[in-house]
Amino acid sequence: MKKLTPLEVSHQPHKTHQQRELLTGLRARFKLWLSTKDVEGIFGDGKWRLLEAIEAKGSLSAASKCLHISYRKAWGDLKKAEKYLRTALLDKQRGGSLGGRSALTAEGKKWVKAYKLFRQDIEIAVEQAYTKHIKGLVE
Amino acid sequence: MKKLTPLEVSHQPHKTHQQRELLTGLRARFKLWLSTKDVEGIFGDGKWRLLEAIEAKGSLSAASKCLHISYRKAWGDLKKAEKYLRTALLDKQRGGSLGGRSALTAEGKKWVKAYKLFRQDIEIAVEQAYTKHIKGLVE
DNA sequence: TTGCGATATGTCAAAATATGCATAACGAAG
DNA sequence: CTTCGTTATGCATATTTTGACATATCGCAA
Repeated sequence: MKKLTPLEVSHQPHKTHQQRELLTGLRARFKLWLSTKDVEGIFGDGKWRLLEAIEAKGSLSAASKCLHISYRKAWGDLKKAEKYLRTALLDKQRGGSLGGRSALTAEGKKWVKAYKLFRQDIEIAVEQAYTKHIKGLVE
Repeated sequence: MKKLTPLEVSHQPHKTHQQRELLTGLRARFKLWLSTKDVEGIFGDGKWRLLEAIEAKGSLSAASKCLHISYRKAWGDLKKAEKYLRTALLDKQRGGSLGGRSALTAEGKKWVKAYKLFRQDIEIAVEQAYTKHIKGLVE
C-alpha cells in the first residue's frame, strides 16, 4: 500500500465542477489475505505476486528486484507463508554457475492459481457492490 | 488491523492432527475502503463504525471512548472523510451545558447505510469465494 | 461570570514495517 | 580449487503509520 497526502486543509476555492471531478474519482479498494486465529497475513496479494514473479524470473532475488522490494523482505515473507501454510511453496537451490535458483513446487502453483481466482472474484464483487451501493451517493 | 506474532520459528513438534487443526483454522480476511486517485482511505470500516457510534452515543467524544480510540484520531478521521467526500457528515456543536454534541446529518446517515450494505455484500462474497477457491487446498 | 464537558488542533512519541548491511553457505563451471 | 551469484539470516537503521498529550475554544446553565 502507499502513503499519501497528510491532511492539511486546503482552503477549498470556488471549484464548481472540479468538485464533482474529485468525487467521481472515488473508487473502492480492498485488501485480501488469509490468516489463522493466531497469525495474521499468512498469504495475500504481496506473497501471491511474489510467487508469480518467481515463476517468471526463476529466482527469489530477481523477483524481489522486479517487485521493488528488498530480498530480505521477500525471503521473510515466503518463509512465513511456508511455515503457516505448512507446505513448501518453493523449490530453492543455492550454488551452481548461476548462483542458485527458485521455482514453484506443485503446491506453490496450486496456491498461485487458487489465490488468483479467489482475488478475481472479490475484485468483481467489489466493483459490483460499489456500483450498487455507493456510486449513487457521489453522482 | 492488529499486529500479531513476529516470525520466530517454533520447533514444530510431532503434532499429527493439530497440524490439520491449524490449517482448517485458516480464514479469509479483508479490508475495504474508498479512495481517490490522490487520497487513500477516505472512508472505510473505521469511519463507518465511528459514525454509527456517534449516532448511538450523541457525541464524538463518547463514540471514541466506546470504540477505544482517541478523540484526536476520531476527530481527524471524520475531518478527512468530510473533506474528501465533500459533504458534512456530522452536525457538530460545542459549548452548552453538556459541553457539546454531534449528530449525523442526512448525508451522514446515507453514507452509514450505504457503506453497511456495501460491506455486507463483500463479506458474503469473500466467504463464498474462499469456499470455492481456497478451502479445497487446505483440507 | 464561572464551570463543565465537548469540539478543535498542533506537536510528539510510540509502534509497526521495511530496508540496508554484513556475513555465511553453496556448488557447478571454468 | 577459485569465482560468482544466489539462497539464508541476524541485526541495526530508516521509514511510515498510528495514536497520545497538551491546550485552546466554545457556550449554555447555574
